[in-house]
Amino acid sequence: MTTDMGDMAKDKADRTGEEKRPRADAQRNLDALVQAAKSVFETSGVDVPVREVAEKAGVGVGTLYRHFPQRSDLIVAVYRKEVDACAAAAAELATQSPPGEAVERWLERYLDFIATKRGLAAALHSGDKAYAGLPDYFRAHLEPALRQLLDAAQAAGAMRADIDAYDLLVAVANLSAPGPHSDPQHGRRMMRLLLDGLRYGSDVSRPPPDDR
Amino acid sequence: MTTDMGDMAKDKADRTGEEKRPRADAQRNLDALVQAAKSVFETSGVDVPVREVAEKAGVGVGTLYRHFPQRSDLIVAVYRKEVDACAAAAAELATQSPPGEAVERWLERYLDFIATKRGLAAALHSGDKAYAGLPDYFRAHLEPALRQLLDAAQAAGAMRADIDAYDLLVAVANLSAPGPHSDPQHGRRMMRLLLDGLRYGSDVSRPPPDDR
DNA sequence: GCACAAACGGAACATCACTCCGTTTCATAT
DNA sequence: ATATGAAACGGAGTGATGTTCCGTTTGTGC
Repeated sequence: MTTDMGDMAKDKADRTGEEKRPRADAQRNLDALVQAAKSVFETSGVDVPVREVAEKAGVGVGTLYRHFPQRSDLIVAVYRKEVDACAAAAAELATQSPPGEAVERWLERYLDFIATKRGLAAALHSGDKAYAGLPDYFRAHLEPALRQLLDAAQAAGAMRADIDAYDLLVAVANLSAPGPHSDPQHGRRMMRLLLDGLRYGSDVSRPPPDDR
Repeated sequence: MTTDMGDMAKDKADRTGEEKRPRADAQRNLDALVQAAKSVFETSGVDVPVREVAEKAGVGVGTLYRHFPQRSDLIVAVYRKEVDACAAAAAELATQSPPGEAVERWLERYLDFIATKRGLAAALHSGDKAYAGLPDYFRAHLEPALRQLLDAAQAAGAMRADIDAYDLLVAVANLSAPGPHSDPQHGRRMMRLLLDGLRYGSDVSRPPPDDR
């Protein structure tokens, strides 16, 4: 790519150590499968028959299994794609909102991600080895995304400086876990509470009292 | 029906509105199934084939389905039985340990329960209607159990008085949720931390700093 | 003992994850 | 343009698992 070629026409991405460019149809089908899986998982849960995913993507099950040898591979692919999207949203928000607001908006976005991933989270903690790498992926992508926003907010004086990005991610994820009550707004309220405590004006030596 | 009948020998539990006593073999098989399910779920997860449960219980699958028409019914039965056992442990601990210690011991017991129920928790939050009643069952049985211990501890001056039993249950359950790190001792450490803050002598206005 | 309702067990059926392989399509050299 | 081989495709087939059905066995009350 971009490198001239004449004779390097077949060189593709060899130099970079990447795999050869996949065939166009293969790439198209792979994208269609992930897209279809995301859509179907959202409406019918991750336990939906793979045939439905294949059908929605307009491919045969053989093709599906070629790209995703295990059902879990498909789930992982969708999860990673959504993590990527969530992380990417941070960069965009950083250019659209003032620093302090960007953090809050992104956390709402992140909360939505967590909420819709409840079904995946179930699979995730099922002990299946296939998902062992996801937590690292989660952290590797989302922590820098949030840190970037936090840094900007802190530099702008809009937010306390003693906040660890990863702690905040975990805290929000845990807070949004619906305990034995089923209020869908609970997570949001808890997070707002947390945010109130993070704003610069508040007493940094003491977490906000809970509102019980 | 159920009306008199010579002697009351067969009256059994009619008076209380309960169903007739089931046949002895039916009761035995039902117990065996729950016992087998508990055992098999612990070693192989809740997605284990029902045949295995039936086999371990020494009954046919037909019998299993007679007692538990849905797979979820079996899961629910195991869950409720364990909630009962956990709640019952409170009464026993209350007689065996001094009040303050009883609370701590019971919370450890409760934490074990939560930890082993991770697989169930996954199913629980899967949106399946079959589990809708479990949270209420959870609260109805465990909150009084803990409250009893807390009351005793507070009366003995061993613990702060401003603790809501249900909040504590939920907090411990959430704390023990393994975030994207997989340290099995994490939950216990977090709970210990929480307990330190609950003891009477500590500074009630500020939770203990986390030990990261 | 006897009768019969209740419970049992496992073969049979339905569904789904996953495999296999003959057919089709793409990318490249000529 | 066309030929050619590697790669990808699709869907019938296979095995495993959930669920039902029904002939057989067993417990209970007389």
